[in-house]
Amino acid sequence: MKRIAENTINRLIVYKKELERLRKDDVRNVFSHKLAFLSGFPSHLVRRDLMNVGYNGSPAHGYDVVELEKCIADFLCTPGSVRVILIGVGNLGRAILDYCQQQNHKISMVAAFDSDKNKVNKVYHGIYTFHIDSIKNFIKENDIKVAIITVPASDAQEIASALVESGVRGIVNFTPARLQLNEEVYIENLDMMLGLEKVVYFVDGG
Amino acid sequence: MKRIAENTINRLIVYKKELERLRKDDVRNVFSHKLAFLSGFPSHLVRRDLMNVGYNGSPAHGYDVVELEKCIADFLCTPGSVRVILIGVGNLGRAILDYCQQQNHKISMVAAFDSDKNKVNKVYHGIYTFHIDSIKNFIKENDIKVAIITVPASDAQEIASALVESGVRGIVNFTPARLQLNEEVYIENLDMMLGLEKVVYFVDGG
DNA sequence: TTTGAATTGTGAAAAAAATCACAATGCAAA
DNA sequence: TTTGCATTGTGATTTTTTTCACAATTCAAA
Ligand SMILES: NC(=O)c1ccc[n+]([C@@H]2O[C@H](COP(=O)([O-])OP(=O)(O)OC[C@H]3O[C@@H](n4cnc5c(N)ncnc54)[C@H](O)[C@@H]3O)[C@@H](O)[C@H]2O)c1
Ligand SMILES: NC(=O)c1ccc[n+]([C@@H]2O[C@H](COP(=O)([O-])OP(=O)(O)OC[C@H]3O[C@@H](n4cnc5c(N)ncnc54)[C@H](O)[C@@H]3O)[C@@H](O)[C@H]2O)c1
Repeated sequence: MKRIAENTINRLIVYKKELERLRKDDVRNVFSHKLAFLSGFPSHLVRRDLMNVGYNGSPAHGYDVVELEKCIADFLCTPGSVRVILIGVGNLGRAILDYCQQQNHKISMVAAFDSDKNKVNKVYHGIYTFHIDSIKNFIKENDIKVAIITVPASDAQEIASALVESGVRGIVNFTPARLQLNEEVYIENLDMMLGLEKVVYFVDGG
Repeated sequence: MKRIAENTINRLIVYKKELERLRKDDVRNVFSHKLAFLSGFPSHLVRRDLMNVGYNGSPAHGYDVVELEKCIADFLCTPGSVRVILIGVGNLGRAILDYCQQQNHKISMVAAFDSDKNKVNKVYHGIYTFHIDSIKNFIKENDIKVAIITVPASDAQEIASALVESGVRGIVNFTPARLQLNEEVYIENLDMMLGLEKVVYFVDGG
């Protein structure tokens, strides 16, 4: 099985989301051009990407929306359900907890953690908040593999190290800190400031 | 002047941030390996990227932290100051306003907009919130080129169209909506769910 | 001064990604 | 049935990006 490029994965996730939307609108079939338009990529790239997931459309009807969505989901290996935790129930953390509740996804938020006694043992947007001291046990007992970090940047490295030590293998890092981890962990840095700087660059020069 | 790849820009922004940190720690010089380690990219890629910005280090002392930071900043064209607005002062919007205040950047948040009368004419994290109806005038009068969208997904397209019509050329879109805009506008989609799905993919299979 | 060690900058090679272009397909309409 | 059309899937090609590898550079120490 050949390695798939990160960009391809990004696009597949977008296709999946667009297919989900089409399905909910009761659209049965979709052509590569349409999917390309919806997701913002060229249509030949859509077709090339779909070669990777091994789904065959028909020249006459294009792709079956339901089948293709399922095929991409299988390929992306989103299994029955993935349990995720969040660390740092501050402004951003609560916004994310809220956002996750709204999506009825295969990815489910199962717990939050904070060091602030005023936040511990409270429920935010349906998610129970535990004290940070219990996180290692929680991760091991519940076999958590993915976590979201929304603590202050100064605490991010310490938290990340503890997560990885306990078995976490993927981190979504919203802080501006660049995490240094020796073990092999997939880190997705979502620092808004970087995105904003990129936009500024492409707007006034690039 | 040759076109620079988006990935190169991403990396340059990270280098710049690491250099800023080094400067604040009074570090004078840095080698490509060190910068590579800090930013998480291979050192030959660091050197290759730096060729693009036209800064020359010395084999003996590596790069001058202050000069290189300045050189990248110039290259990225972050001019005196860029004014940015935010639309949608909800959970996420307020978290971002707070975050922007903490950074003392060349990018400055100058106003927020909302449709909710309870939020209009209030100040959140130092930023005044105007009614959404006044946004077109504001953009034109203040020559705003970049905006951040944190309204509900269902309103995102309408807002985005209005922004672009008024002169905005770059958008950071935090909603799951895929924006369709005919004019040439740079859009940075920061949908957390996509990042999370990517992490899940790379954790349990890729 | 000379040697040695570390690092830069960059041509060249390799690898990866995107694009092109078209045969093959399947359907609708004549 | 046959023709025409729009679309898929994919080899081939082009372009882009990354990696390799090493001459050139600089300095410190002998
Ligand atoms: N990527 C983005 O778009 C974006 C936007 C806003 C903020 N941020 C970043 O996200 C982080 C959080 O921002 P915020 O505005 O929510 O901050 P916040 O101060 O409101 O929240 C931080 C939370 O983390 C908790 N915390 C602190 N130390 C902890 C520890 N060691 N263990 C567990 N919990 C701990 C605090 O009690 C608090 O509840 C910051 O790093 C900020 O820079 C990112
Ligand atoms: N990318 C992420 O990580 C992330 C995280 C959380 C939420 N989100 C998304 O961000 C968006 C906002 O999330 P939230 O939790 O802050 O929601 P929210 O409901 O708390 O806030 C939305 C705000 O937009 C305002 N608004 C609504 N319609 C408007 C209009 N037409 N013009 C101006 N203002 C308007 C509302 O009054 C409210 O203040 C949603 O689309 C959500 O899906 C993204």
